[in-house]
Amino acid sequence: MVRGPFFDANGVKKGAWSEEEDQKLISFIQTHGHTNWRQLPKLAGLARCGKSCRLRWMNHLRPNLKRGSYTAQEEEIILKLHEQHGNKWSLIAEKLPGRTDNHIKNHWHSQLKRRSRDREKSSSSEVKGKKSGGHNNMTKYSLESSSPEFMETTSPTLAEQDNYSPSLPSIDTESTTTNNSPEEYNSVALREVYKFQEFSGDFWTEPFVSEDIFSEYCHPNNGAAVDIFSYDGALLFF
DNA sequence: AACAAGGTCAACCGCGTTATC
DNA sequence: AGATAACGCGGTTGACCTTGT
Repeated sequence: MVRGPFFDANGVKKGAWSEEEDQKLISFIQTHGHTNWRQLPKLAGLARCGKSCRLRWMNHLRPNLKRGSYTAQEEEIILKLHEQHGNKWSLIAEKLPGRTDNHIKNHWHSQLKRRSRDREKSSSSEVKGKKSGGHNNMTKYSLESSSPEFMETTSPTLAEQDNYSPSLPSIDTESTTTNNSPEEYNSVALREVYKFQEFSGDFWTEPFVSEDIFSEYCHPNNGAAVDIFSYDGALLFF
C-alpha cells in the first residue's frame, strides 16, 4: 500500500511502519506521553523523524480511532461541513470523533467529491430554500428558533453530563442569556449537545437533549433555519 | 487469465502558524 | 522584537487493491 521501508541520506527511516516500531511508539507514549515529538523518536529508540511518529500516532495508533467504512450519517456531515468550510479537514475531523483529518481527506477525494458535484448539479435545478429531506438515513431536523417539535424532556444524568470531552471549552451559562449573536448562540448550543457525545447506542434510545437547550441557545432572531444532525449521540448544528 | 484503469489509503513534503529563546 | 525551532495542516505521492474489458 505504501513504499517499503528505507533510510534517507541522514539515516532516518521512512516508508511503511513495522509492528515492532508501532509497539515501541505506543509503549513510549503510554508511559511518557508526547510532549515533544522532535525528541520522541530518539527517546523511544526509533529511527524515525518526529513528524513521522506524530503522523503514525495520530492517524493509526492512538486509541478510539474508528476503522472501516463511513456511515451515510458521517458522509452527510462531511459533505455539509465541507460545503461550509472547504478543505478544513482538521476542523471537519473535530466533528467526527474517531475519524482523522487524513482519513476524511482521502474519503473526500475518493468518493465524496464526486457526490458533492452531483448534488450541486441537481440542487441547482431544484427550488431553493428547502432545508430538510433527502439526507439518506441521517437523523436530521430543521428548526426555526426554538421549535416546539423538540419536546422530549428526559434529562441526562449527572454522570453523563460529566462525561463529555474535556477538550471542549467550558460553557459560561451566564453569558448565554443575553446579548449573544446568533453565531454565539448556535456555537454554545453545539458545545452543549457535545455533552451527549459519549452515548454509544441509538439516538432514540439515549437520553434526549432537553428542550431547554434549544429554547435557551437557539437565537430568537436567527432568521435562518438551523439544520441539526444527530451523530454518535451528539447533535450537530449547521 | 491477463491487462489496464481507477480507487484506496498510508505516508511524505512543504509551508504557515505558534512557541520559545 | 527578531530569529529559530517545533508543530500541525493540507496537498501530493506511490504502491497495493478492485473492477472492468
